[in-house]
Amino acid sequence: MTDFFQQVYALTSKVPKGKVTTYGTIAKSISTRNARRVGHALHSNKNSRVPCHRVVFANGSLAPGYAFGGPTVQKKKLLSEGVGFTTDGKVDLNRFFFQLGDFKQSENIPD
DNA sequence: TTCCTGACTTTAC
DNA sequence: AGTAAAGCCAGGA
Repeated sequence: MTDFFQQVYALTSKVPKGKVTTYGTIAKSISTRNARRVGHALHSNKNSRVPCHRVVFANGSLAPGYAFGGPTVQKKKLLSEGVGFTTDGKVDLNRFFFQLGDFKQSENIPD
């Protein structure tokens, strides 16, 4: 397991309830530009600990190959956490996008 | 070790 | 605005 993976898991785990982040954002916060690696990391981790359902595409849509039952389940989980969706079936990043700079205050879990 | 595919993003038409 | 193609880098076979 690479340190890169650990970082991805760490950041993903720090996303507060009711918020989501994107692959690209996580990728950029680490020493890489490749968002795909982030996706691979989460996919490899799917059977374990990280709330991967809080990680979405840059356009707000959900992962096409979500391992816990598909995007539908992922969406349901997000809705349960208070994350709103648009009529397009995408996450409303305007209100629920969790920025990297917010990770430092994630311990307070806003809202 | 090499080749192929992929939970992505961005630019171009 | 919507669709298509290219680029990146690693993991799995």
